[in-house]
Amino acid sequence: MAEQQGDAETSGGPRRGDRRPTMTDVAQRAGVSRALVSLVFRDAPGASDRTRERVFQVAEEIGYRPDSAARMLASSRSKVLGVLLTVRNPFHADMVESIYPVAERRGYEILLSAASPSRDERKAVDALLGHRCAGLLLLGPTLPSSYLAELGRKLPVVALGRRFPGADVDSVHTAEAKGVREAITHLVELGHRSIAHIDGGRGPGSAERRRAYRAAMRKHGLTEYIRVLPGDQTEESGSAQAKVLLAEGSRMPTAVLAGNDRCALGLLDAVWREGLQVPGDLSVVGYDDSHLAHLSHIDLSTVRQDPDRHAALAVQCVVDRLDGVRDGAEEFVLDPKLVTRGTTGPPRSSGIMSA
Amino acid sequence: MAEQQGDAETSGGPRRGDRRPTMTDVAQRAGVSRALVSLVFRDAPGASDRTRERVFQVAEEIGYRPDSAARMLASSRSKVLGVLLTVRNPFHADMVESIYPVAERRGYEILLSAASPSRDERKAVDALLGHRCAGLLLLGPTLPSSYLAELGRKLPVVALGRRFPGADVDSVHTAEAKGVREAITHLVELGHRSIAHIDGGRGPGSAERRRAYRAAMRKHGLTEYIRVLPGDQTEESGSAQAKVLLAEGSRMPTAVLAGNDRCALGLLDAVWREGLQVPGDLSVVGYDDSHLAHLSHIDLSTVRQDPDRHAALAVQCVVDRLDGVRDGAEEFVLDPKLVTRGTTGPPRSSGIMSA
DNA sequence: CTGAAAGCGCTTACAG
DNA sequence: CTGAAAGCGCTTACAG
Repeated sequence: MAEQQGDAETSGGPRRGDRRPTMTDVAQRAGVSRALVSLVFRDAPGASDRTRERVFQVAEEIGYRPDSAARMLASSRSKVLGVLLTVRNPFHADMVESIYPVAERRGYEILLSAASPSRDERKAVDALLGHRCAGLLLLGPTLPSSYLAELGRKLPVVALGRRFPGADVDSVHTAEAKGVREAITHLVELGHRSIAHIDGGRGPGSAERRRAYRAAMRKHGLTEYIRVLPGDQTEESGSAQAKVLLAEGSRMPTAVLAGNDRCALGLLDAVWREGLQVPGDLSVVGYDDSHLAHLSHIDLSTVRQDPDRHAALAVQCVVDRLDGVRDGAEEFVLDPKLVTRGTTGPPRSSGIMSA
Repeated sequence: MAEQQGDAETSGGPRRGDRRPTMTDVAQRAGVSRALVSLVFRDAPGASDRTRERVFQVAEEIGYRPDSAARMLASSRSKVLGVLLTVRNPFHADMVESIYPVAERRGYEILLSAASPSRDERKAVDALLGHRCAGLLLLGPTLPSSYLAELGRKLPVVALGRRFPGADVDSVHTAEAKGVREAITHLVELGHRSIAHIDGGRGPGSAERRRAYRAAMRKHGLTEYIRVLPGDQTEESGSAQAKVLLAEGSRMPTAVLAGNDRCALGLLDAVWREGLQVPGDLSVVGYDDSHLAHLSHIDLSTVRQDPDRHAALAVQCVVDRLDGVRDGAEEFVLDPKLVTRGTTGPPRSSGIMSA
């Protein structure tokens, strides 16, 4: 994966301003046929190791790089996977980082298309389709499932972080209920009883987390403490709810399960800023374990959704579909894992003392 | 920009599983020639408004979308701009959001390629080149300038947020010195004298900001207070330096100019967490004004680099080059703007009282 | 391994 | 506006 980052000097290099070299140039210079060069670059059998090496060497010399456009056009199968992401979502960033190496190992290129407040997901998907993606990885899509179903009929599609029971598309997500259950149990064992949940609204996994929160609270006999605060998986909703909670003084919950890490971060910032101690005055649990949660100064207890495993499964998922290995839609459910860090501890008011 | 997000029902739609419709399909069904369809989709003159409409309508009906690969291959000019970004950088996210609409208005598509710890910038650029991008927008690249120069010889390249004096490529960045000067002046006017700077290391703009910090401090007669702490434009470096500063107790600076917003956020979190008041105990200024700085609970005073203007200039820059309007490399310097929010105020120890 | 050929879905220029 | 044709840089199958 690591590339030569340092060597500034490039030996000669391609002639300036010229047309970019084609397969024909490589073939001529290497003294082989075009078909052979094609074969070498597709990593297909039929060339000796010596020849293979020479072809690569010549290609390097003249700066040849296969033209994706021509490749796509010529081959019925496009070896390109499209990824839809929300550009501001740190967990999506983690996912993208994980997807690249996996896809490469499977011989696929990745095309990224970002959704944002001013560019909706449909538009982002359209761009991907225009570029002939063979399959689509949708990160936490909020698209209507009828649209997804329609997409799924055109090409292999896998949704990450969200299930689409109706639409016949694959999905990879974690067992939300399990993650939430572990988080609540962890807090209860620390001595918390008043545990609130900031809801993720229409965000991926939110409905499941909300349900699981209620169920877990009931299971622990804490029905009377059930409290779901509105939110939407953004920092803003975390800080907004912090204001609500802070205004309650001593009646404030002693712990909060946030809808995701972003929400937890907003909550933490607002709470820290008011001079409260975490976890002394308030314990906070996130969801995702995005790279921000690891940061030493955040040190967020959270439910880990492993991006590497998500990526590996999702890529395999669409590749298998493309290879015709599998047919019906499948749901891959990954085990989440509670990661306890510095934002959870016994409540100050409890009999349990921290070590 | 806003699309139909709600309407789930799609009227009939393309036949399931079939090959995707081509220009020929549209031409047949609309009863016109292929050439005419091509012309309509390229928005070229030569078709009546009525025909234009019918073509679009038929295209919509059968779900036709021009094939980018074929388009690129056929036309010498590929209407695609490649964007290199670092996927974890929130300011890059802002930039990407701004780039999409501008590019679209100019008739260009955007291809995103992400660099990350495990995928270096060269690799990300290579992917872009393989997809035949007509021009490249590099967000805060840390590539060696010799490599950039080489790239610049192959296609129009513009670097955002960083100058490359040696390499003959365009750049768009802010007048770092001016931004830093304004920030320091603001702090001095509030009564601060001991103002430290957390350096951005090799990051874009860092060298300029460091120099400007030193100059501004000298200008205000605060030479003895000059203090540059090592860093690298990440949250981690902000929180790491917070630890260093917090250990100094009363000898701690009263204000810090962070290398960028991410660094400022790390610093803020660490400082809040220790129960210190911002700005009472410490004033903090960031750099970038990324979307995170706006968040109500962060409310960071920072030097704004307008992403919309960066995007507009950068896109125009490469488009002009592609159109042959301009030739030599140019440097576009934007005016930064200090945005004072809640993280700056008079130091507690000063005679000046806050209102 | 070579060599010749067809084709992917467009753009482009041209005669009508 | 139409219609026929060449070409973009590859892949793919085939005879040798």
